[in-house]
This record gives sequence, structure tokens and C-alpha cells, in this order.
Amino acid sequence: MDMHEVDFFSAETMKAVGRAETFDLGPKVPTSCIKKEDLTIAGLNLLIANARSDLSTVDDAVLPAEDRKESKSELAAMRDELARAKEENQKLREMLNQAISNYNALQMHLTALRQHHDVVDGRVEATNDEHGEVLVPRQFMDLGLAGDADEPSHSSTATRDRPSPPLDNGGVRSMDSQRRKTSTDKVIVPPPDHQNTNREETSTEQAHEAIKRKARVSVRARSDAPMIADGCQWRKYGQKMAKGNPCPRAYYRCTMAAGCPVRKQLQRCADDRSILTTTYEGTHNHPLPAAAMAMASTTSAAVSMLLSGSMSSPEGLMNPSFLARTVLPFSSSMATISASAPFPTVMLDLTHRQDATQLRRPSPSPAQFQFPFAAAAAAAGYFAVPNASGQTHINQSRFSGLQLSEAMEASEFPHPKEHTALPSSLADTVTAATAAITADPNFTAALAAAISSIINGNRPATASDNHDNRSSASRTINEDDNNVTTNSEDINPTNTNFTATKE
DNA sequence: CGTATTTGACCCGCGC
DNA sequence: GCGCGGGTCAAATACG
Repeated sequence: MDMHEVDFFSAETMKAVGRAETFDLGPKVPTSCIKKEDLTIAGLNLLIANARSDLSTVDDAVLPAEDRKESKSELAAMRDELARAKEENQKLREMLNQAISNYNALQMHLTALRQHHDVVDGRVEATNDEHGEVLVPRQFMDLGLAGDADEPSHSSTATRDRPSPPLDNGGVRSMDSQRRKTSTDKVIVPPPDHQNTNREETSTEQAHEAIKRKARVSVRARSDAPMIADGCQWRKYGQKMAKGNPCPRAYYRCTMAAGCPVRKQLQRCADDRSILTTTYEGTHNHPLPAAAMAMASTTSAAVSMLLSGSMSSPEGLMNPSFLARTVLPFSSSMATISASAPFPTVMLDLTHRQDATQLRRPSPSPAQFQFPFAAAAAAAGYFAVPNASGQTHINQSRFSGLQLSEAMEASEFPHPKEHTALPSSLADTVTAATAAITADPNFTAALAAAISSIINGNRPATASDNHDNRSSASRTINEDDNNVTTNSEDINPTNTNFTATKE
């Protein structure tokens, strides 16, 4: 890691958030907790039900016949209970994961609701001043379905120009193929002789496909460091002078796994060199470190909402200013949703002083770094609606960790009084938010996307190991954990990019 | 010596 | 068809 890199994703950060530990319940829980209670009871019960068992390893010769029989039955019962407990633990683990995802999504929604509420009350500035939360730029990590980036069905038209690539860079080539395939797909639009209905449907599908592949999330942040640590490893593969910006644009590729197509761009703002714009693109095909996992779900949710929710919701279509009315009044810092062609982009402008510097806490806990982006991303995805120019701005300043971290703390610590700034009706707000979430399929879809992103982010890398994945996470998560009901159409797009928001 | 970075060349899409 | 700009490749170079 670059010595000048700003590490917002340190292990302590993640510990503070508690994600990694929370997700990893593993077999420890059942063996230590369930066994003691359930097995004993069940074992006694099963003495009657199961008179025999061939599984016993007790030394039968030492015991009387009755005792042997009893021991066998007891052991069999214990085994059954162990198996049952294991299964139950598996389910509980899945439930916990889902609950965590739901919780995070709820937090995001709550933040948005509170923001809207504050707009009405006109007490935003006071709230901001009171808390002085830190807003630290965090990078978005892509976590979509990696498989989508490797659809073999189009490969015949994808690699038409260049000679076969060297295998040592196969991932890059596949990415290129994928990228060019997208453009190729445009050409393969059904010919004019098709019926109109078919053409429309196909066009819509293809548009969705293209969007899912290229959906972006962008963030601008103040940083003197040349790069922001995001939990992944990157290798620079190019640098270009972009038009209209004296600062070169650097291109990086994820090197945590062979063939990972995720890339990012770094570029400083021409007007303010302290502003670093980072753009992510692509979908990780490997497990992500805990530090990188944090943002994955929210980014995924944002993009998914952008694609599946905002663009299709009646509110979004009929009332393009919905989002603006909701949060725009705090226009100092913006998250921008661009649904304009060719690809939607989530752009977060975190450069405002209120967010990045003025609201800094004396000693911000790492956990507070965890969620501002999450809120912004989720809110962006959920509320963003394209306006006539294809862009919608939402204010990000209220996501500077203020409400969200408050909410997190309020729920994490059993001392609500310590969070007097929180609305007394927090529970009511949560209830309302929950109702809104459950009532809104768009948010549900985004939540599903978040869950899916976690799933995909933990999927073991399929590519053979090479020197590039020397530091990839070795942990794997039982695929049963992935049995979360999601809409694959909605959860796929998890691309994240930084795109310079020229002002 | 292996790995990462640099940098000029190249490819591609798009607009004219 | 041509030029432009964005993006990528890969040989050369730097670095540890």
C-alpha cells in the first residue's frame, strides 16, 4: 500500500463496525451454546425414542447391557441434535446476515427520511453544527454478479480486433472484451424488419443489460493523499491527460485476484487540486476483504436503485424534482445521480467543508467512516430520479455520518440518553422507515442488491491463483449463506466509479 | 531479480 | 473517411 494512502478501511475500523465478526458466526456458536442445552435435553428424550445406534464409540464391554444401550442412544441423539443444531445455526446465520443487511438499509432510509424531515423543520444547520460529524471519503466497491462480466455467449464478437491476448493479462483482455461487447451489443439490435413490439422489448432488455454492466458510482473527495485506501489492491496500468484538466488521469486495475475486471480512475480536480476524484468500474470476481465489503452493499444498493428503482418508479418519472425537494436544500455537498446515456452514474461530491472538514469530530471512531457513504449511496440510489438533463442532485452533507452514525450508535449502545440529539421519536421514525421500505419494492430491490453484493463479494475466486492474488482474502463463506432471495435482474449492477463532477 | 510504474503506441467509438 | 478523445496495452524503466 502506498505510504501516502489514506486508509479509511483499517482493521480497527472494521472491528469498530463489527461487520466481519458479526458475519462470521461459524460453528463456534452452536458448539458452545446449543450443545449444552439442547443436546442434553434432547438426549434424554431420545433415550426412549432411539433405542439403538450403531454410531456409538463407547467401550461397550465395560458397560452393562442397559448402560450400553443407553449410551448408544444418547450418543445417537447427541449426533442428531448436533446435526440439527448445525442446520439451525446455518439458518440463524443466514437470518443474521439478512437482518444486518436489512438494518443497514433501514439506517440508510432512516437517514433520508430524517433529512427530509429536517428540511421541513428547518433545523438542519443546527443539527449539523451540534454534532460536527466527520465525513470521510470512502470509495465504493463493486460487488455485482461477477458472472455477468463473463458471459461467454457474446465472446465470438467481442475479441474480433486484437490478436489473442497474452494469458498473463487475461483478465484485462476479458474486461476489454466485455467492454467492447457492450458496444457490439448495440449493433446487434434487432433488425428493422422485426415487429415493433419485439424491437421495443429487445431494446429495453439490451438497454438494461448495458446499464447494468456500466452503471457507475462516482465520488469526489478532498484528499492530499494520492490514493484512498479502499481495502483492495490496485495496479496502475495507464495514465492519460484528460481534456480540460491539466492533471493527468491515472488508471488502476484491481489486482486482488487474477482477472478481476474492476478498475478505477484517479484524477485531481483542475480547479482544486486538493479534490481527488476516484472512479470505480467493473465487478469484482473475488472475495473482498472486510474493509472493502463495507461499502460494497451500499454501493450496490445505490446502483441497483438507480437502475431498478428510480428509473422505473412512478415518482421518479412523474416528479423529477422529488429528490431535489427532499434533500437538495443542503446543496453544499452533492451526490449526483446521472441516468443519462450511455450509462448511469452515481456521483458523490464529498468535498464540501461541512462534510469533510468542518464537521470533524475530535476523535472520530472508525465506525463513523463506515456509513456516510453508505447513506449517500443508498439515498442516492433510492431517491435519485433523473431530471430532464438526466441528472439528479441530492445533497450529501446530511449523510456526513451525522444521522447515520447516530442511529448506529443509538442502536449499538444501550444508552439512548447519550444521544440526546437523536429525535425522541427514533423508534417511530424507524417504524415509519420500515413501513416505507417494506412498502416500496424499489428499496427492497436495492436491499436485495446489497445482500447480493455481499454474497458476490465473498464468493471465492474462480480464477487460478497467480502472483496477483497474493494478498487476496483467504477466507471463504459457506455458499449457503448466499441463499438470500434476490432479484438477479436488480442486483447485478454493482459497478462503482469515480467520475469527475465538473462544475 | 521480481514487481510495479511509466509512457508512447494503439484501439475504439463518436462526431463532423 | 478523418480526427479527436478516452481507454488500454506492453515494452521500457524504476524500484526494493
